[in-house]
Amino acid sequence: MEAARLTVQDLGYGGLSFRELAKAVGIKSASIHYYFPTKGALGEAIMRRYVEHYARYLEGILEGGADRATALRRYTDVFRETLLNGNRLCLAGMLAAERNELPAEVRAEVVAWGEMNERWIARVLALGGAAGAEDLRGRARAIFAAVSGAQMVAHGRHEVAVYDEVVATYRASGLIP
Amino acid sequence: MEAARLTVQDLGYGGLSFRELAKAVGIKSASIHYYFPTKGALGEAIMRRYVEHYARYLEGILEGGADRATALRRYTDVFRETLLNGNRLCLAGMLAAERNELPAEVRAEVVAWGEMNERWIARVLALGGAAGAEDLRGRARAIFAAVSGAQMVAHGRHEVAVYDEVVATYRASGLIP
DNA sequence: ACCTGAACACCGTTCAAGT
DNA sequence: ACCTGAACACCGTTCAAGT
Repeated sequence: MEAARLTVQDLGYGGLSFRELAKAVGIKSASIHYYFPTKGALGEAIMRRYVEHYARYLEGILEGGADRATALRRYTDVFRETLLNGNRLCLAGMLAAERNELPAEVRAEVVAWGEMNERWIARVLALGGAAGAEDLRGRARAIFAAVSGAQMVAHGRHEVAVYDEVVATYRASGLIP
Repeated sequence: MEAARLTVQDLGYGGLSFRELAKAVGIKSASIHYYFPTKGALGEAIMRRYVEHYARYLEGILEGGADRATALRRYTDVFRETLLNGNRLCLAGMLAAERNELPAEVRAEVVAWGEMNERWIARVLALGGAAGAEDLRGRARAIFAAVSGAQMVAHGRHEVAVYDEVVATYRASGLIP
C-alpha cells in the first residue's frame, strides 16, 4: 500500500503498474489481483488510507489546542512537506486531474478528501470567534482550493519557493487568516 | 492536433493513445510517428499551440480596452468555459499533475503556460493604477494558482457551481480585485 | 488461503517495405 | 514524401493450475 501510494503521488494513477508494484513487494502481479481484483479497488484502498491518515493528523493539531493562525500554518505546511518529499503532489490532487479516467470508487474518495479538508478548515476558522453569520464552509473551500492550486503550480515548476511565495500572498491578501 | 488536445484535457497525457488518435484521423498509428517521432514531440506541439491560442485571446481582451475588473472577469470565465466543455481541465493543469512522468520538452511548455498567464495578469493588475511599489508579479502568480486550484477542485467534483463559489470568495476576500 | 504462468487485448516505438 | 504491417516490450485482467 505504501509503495503504491508513493508511486501514484509520483507518477499518477496511470503510472501505477501491477507488475512494477509486484516486483517491489516480491510477488507476481497476478497475486496482487487476489487482494485487489481491479486497479480501481487498489486505488480506492490507497486513497481511503490517505484520507484517514491526514484526518487523524489534522485532528491531532486541534486536540493539541492550536489557535487559528497556528493551525492554518500547520495546514499549509502539510502541503509544503509533500512537495519537499520528491516534488510529490497531494494524492487527491493527482487523482483529481485524472478524474475522467478514474473508476467511480476512486472518484468518491477524491471527493471525500475535499470534504474532510473543508470540514477541518471550517472548524479552524470558527476558532477565530468572528461573526457566526460568516459562511465558514465556503471560505474553507476557497482556502482548500487555493492551497491545492499553489501546490500544483509549484509542482509543475518543481520549486518549493513558488509555493511559499503564493501562500504568503494568500495570507497578505486576507484569504488565509 | 485538435483531437489530441481534447483527449489530453479529457483523459490526461497517459490517456492519449497513438492508435486511438490514428483511428480518429483516419490513418495508422505508425503514420503519426512520421510527423511526431515520439509522444513527447506530440505533447509539446499540442501544448505550444494551446499557449499561443490563449496568449492571442487574452491579448485581444486588453486590446479591446477592458478595464481591470472586466479583464479579470473574462479571465476567470476562460477557466469556467473549460469546465463547461465536458468537465475538462486546463491542458496545462492536467499536464502539471502528471509532471513527473512527462518528457522534458512537455514540462517546458507547462512552465511557459504559467509564465504567460502571470505576465498577462500582472499587466491587468497594473491597469488599476495602484501603488507601483506593489509586487504585481507575485500577486499575479497567486491569482493564477488560486484560479487553477478552483478549477481543479471543481473538476474533481464535476460541479461548475463549486468553481463559481470559490472564485466569488477570492473576489470577496480581496485576492482578486 | 495464497500464489503462479500463460494468455488476451491494449500501449509507444521501430523498421523494413510499400506507393 | 507519406503511409503501412509486423514486431518488440510494456500494460490490466483473467483463469486454470499449483501448494
